Parts: sequence; structure tokens; C-alpha cells
Amino acid sequence: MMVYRGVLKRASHHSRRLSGNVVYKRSSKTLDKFHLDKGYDQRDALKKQKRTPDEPGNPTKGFAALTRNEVLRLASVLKRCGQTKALADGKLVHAHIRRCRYDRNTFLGNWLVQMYGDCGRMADARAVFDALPTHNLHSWTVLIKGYVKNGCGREALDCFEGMQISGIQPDCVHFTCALDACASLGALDKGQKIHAAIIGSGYEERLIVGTALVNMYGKCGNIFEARSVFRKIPQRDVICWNTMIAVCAQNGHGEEALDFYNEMQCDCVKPNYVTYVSVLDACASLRALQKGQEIHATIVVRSYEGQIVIGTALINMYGKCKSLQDARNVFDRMLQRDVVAWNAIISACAQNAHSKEALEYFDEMQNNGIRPDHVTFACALDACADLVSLEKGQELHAAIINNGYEGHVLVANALINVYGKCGCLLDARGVFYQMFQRDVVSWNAMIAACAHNGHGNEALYYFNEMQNEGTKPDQITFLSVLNACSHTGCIDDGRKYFILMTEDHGLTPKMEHYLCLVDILGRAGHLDEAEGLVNTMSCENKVRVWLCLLGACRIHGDVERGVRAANHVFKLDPNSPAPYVLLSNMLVQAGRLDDARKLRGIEL
DNA sequence: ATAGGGTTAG
Repeated sequence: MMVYRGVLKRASHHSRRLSGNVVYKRSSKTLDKFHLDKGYDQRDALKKQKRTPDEPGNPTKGFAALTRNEVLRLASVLKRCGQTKALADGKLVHAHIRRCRYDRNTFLGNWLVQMYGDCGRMADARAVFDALPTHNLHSWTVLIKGYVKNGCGREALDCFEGMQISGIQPDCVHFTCALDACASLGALDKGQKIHAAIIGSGYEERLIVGTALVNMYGKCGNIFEARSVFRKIPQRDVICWNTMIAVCAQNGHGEEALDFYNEMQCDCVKPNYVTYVSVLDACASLRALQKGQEIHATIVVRSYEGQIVIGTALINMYGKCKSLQDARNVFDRMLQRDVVAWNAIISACAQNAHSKEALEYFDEMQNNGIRPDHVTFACALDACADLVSLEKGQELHAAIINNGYEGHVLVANALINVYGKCGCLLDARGVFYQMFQRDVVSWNAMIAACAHNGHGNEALYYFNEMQNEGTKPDQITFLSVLNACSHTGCIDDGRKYFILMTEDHGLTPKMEHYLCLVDILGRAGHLDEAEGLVNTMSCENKVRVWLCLLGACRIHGDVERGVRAANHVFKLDPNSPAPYVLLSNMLVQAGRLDDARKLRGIEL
């Protein structure tokens, strides 16, 4: 702060001397005052003074050119403003440049664009860029970089194209920025086109370009290409390895992520704490508690445990691996906790049926002066849904609106879920229809809300709508759809959607899908078909499915089949009392009291 | 004349 303030003063002083304009002296003073107490009145005072310069007349008269050193000094001040995110100071420098009539200067304009971009003000950056009469290579670089840094991938790619249209060849910085934009947008085809342009540009050998490619392919879900690019990179550093590991972990290839982690060490590349964040992510996705604990030990040995990101990743891993106590221990040991760390513990509790505790953490974080963000609200809402607590859910909904988070997809999805679970289909619909953007989770939540409240046909309506809008259903969608079918009791629909899922969408049904279909078929009395279906299931855990069939057999009095189903459960889960209860009820109903008594004998 | 690009937690 002190450094560039001094520089700015000096720059102002020089200008005053050169231009003979008294205003600069005053504005310089005001600038100092402004720094002392940041008051808005001072800024207003400054604005008033800004209008005083002798605007009419020849700009060159009374506005002598800045010396090269003065320009460089202003540039360095702008750089510092950007680095320290000192937007207010940057604006003052901008005003100063404008008064010097240097705002059409490409060199300073580029620096202004960079400053505004660093401060997160892309609209201002763009305005400066557009006002420049001439753009050079660097003008495009700072603009594109600003867009990428601020998460505006769409605009970044537009500029990348605009630059080429205006006849400028992109260099490797532009390529990496553009790949970043594709990664954030999940724009695989654009990314592939850029890849093609990179091959033949001579930049494909560069480590950073290669890393950006691995990242782009990974973020777009094309792990095959990511791996193939990675393997072609001759000299890989730790960031490159980290990227590959992260990409595997994020795409559910946990085993492969751990393989890469081992391989990098064989390659004598020393993992850093970022590596461990992704390795923990891999353990979390694999639900590999033991491996996770092992990695935790390594983290402690290498003194990375104090990193807030590592602590958060550990909480997440333990939460996913169903070891809430380990998660709590990590959380308690953390010296510093930010909102993400609190979110992690809230989420860990909510995922492990400790929803009350999750809401306690939610209150506690606010007592600790940490403001909840959109993820916090989504996690807290998950806890409400689990508790079926409409009251708390409504309270959170009000807080969400107060904090302006109702527009977040994550939050809206969680709200639909809460209202659905609490039987408020009307409120669920209200949230759903107010959304600007919907993802597959939004549709799933809405379909589940309908199914849960017995509106099977409405659920199927949303299922059709989502496809009309171009959203691809996933396994969870089909689970809710099958649930809806079990509400309508339409076995044809049940069969139809099961086949649609497996054959048209190529999704592998999970135990829960079979469970649903067996339930639909069983309750309708299609016991033979249901049993056949269970027999086609691969090695998954079939206990619940056999139990479901057993229940159906009891309803329809099919004792022989019921005994078969019960025997499967006995074998798979010898300690479960459920099959005994169901089977003995069924035997009693069938009048086979002796058999029922015998069965009770076994049970005792 | 500028400066610099790739990885990471909920």
C-alpha cells in the first residue's frame, strides 16, 4: 500500500509540474485523506473537483505529454492496484490517466484492463478495451485472461476468436487461457478445435499447454484423451501430475488416481499439498477409509495437515467414508476454519444421519462470525430434508432470500428437495418454476418430489419435459421415475422405463432400480417375472431385493416362492430377523401353523 | 515498453 501510494504521489506531482495544472495538487491531497479514512464524502469531494479542469480547449494545450518514466510509474501503480485488489485506488489512477488524456493510450489502457480484471470488474475492463483506438497482442491477452480469471468462459472464447478474426495469431498464453475457458464451460468440441490448432503451432511441446489440455479433457469428462495427452508430455512436473490425478479423481477413476500418485513418486516427482487434496478426493470417491487414513498419516508426516484446504479435504473424505468421528477430530484440530471448512463438517454430518448436529454446526459457524454462503445453505437444507423439518426449511428459505442466494442452482435444488420431502409439492413447484437455469439435479428433485407425494403422472410429465429441454436423465432420474411408476401402479410403465434406461440410455441399473421394479411387479402379482428379474441381477447385494419379493409373496400367498426368497436372505444376511417375521406371517396366513412354529423355534 | 500462462477443498 505504502509503496504505490508514494509512487502515485510522485506521478501526480510530476504531472502537475509538467502540465501546470493546479487541480492535481488538490486531488493528490484528497487522495491522501481518502487513504486515511476511506470516507465516501472524500470521494464525492474528489468527483466534484474532477469536473473543474479546463475541459474546453485544445487537449494538447496545458496537457503536456507524460514522460516515459511517468507512464511506467503509472503502469506499476496499476499493477500494484490489481495485485492488492485496490479497486478504489485503481479508479483514482484511471481518473488521473483520463485527465492526462492518456486513456486512449494502448500501453496504459492495457494496464487498466488488467487492473479492472484483477479487481473482478470485467465490465469496466471491457469499456476501457473498447475505448482504445488500437489493440495490440497484449491488449487481447489481458482481456482474455481477465475473462478466464473471473469465470466468464463464454466471453473469453469470444475474444479468443475475435483476436484471430482481427488477424492476430494466438500464442501459447492465449491457447492455455482458451483451454481454461473450455474446461470451465465443459465445451469439449471447442477444446478439441483448439487442440487441433495447437498441433502445428509449435506449442504442443510446452509443458503448460499440455497440462492445460489434460485439464480441459478431464473437466469435459474425456479421461481417455486426458490420459493420452498426459502420456505424450515428455517432462512432467508436479502440477502436471496433480492435474492428471485430479482429473481421474473428479471423473470417478479413484483407483487410477492412486496409481498415478504412486507412479509420480517412482518418477521422482515429490507430491505437494495440492497432490494430497486430489488423492484424498480419490479416497473419498472410492469410499476407501483405510487408504484415506494411510494418506492422512503421510500428510501428518509431511506437515501438510495445517493447510486449511487439506483439513477440508480430510473432513470430506472421512464424511464420505462414513467415519464422522474422524471428520470431527480433524475439524476440532483445525487452527483456522473458513466457510468451506464449516461447510465440509456440516455436509459430513448431514451425509451420516447426524442432521441435528449439522444444523448445530450451522448455528455455531454464524456465532463464530462466518457468514454462510450458497453451499452452506444447500448443506443445511439437506439436513432439513433428512429431518423432514418444514419449519427449519422455511426459516432457511427466508434467510436464503435475505442473503440473495435463491438464484443459485444448488440452493434451489436443495429447496425443491426439502419441500418435496415435507409434502409441500406446491412450494417445490414454485421454486422450480422460478429457476433461470436447471440442471439434471433440478429435474431429478422435481420428479422425486412428485413421486414422493403420489403424483406419479406429474413426475412422468417432468421426465418428458426434461428431455424436451435437452437434459439427459441419469441413474437417479430413473430411480425417481420408477418410484413414480410404483405409485401409479402401472407395470407397463415400469418395464418400459427400465428398458429405456438400460437399452436406450446405456445406464447400468443399480440394486435400487431392481428393487423398484421388483416392487412394482411383485405388488401387481407378477411374481414369476419379479423372481426372474432378481435372478438376472449380477453380484450386487440382493438382500433387500429378495426381501421385497418375499413381501410380495406374502401379499399374494405364494408360499413356495416366498420360502425360496427367504432362503436367499438367510444365506446372504444370516442375522437379519426380517425374513423370519415375513415368512412366519405368511405361513400363519396360509394356515401352516406347525411350519410357522418350527420357524420361530429356529429364530429363538 | 507492458506480463505471463497449467493443478487444489464444501
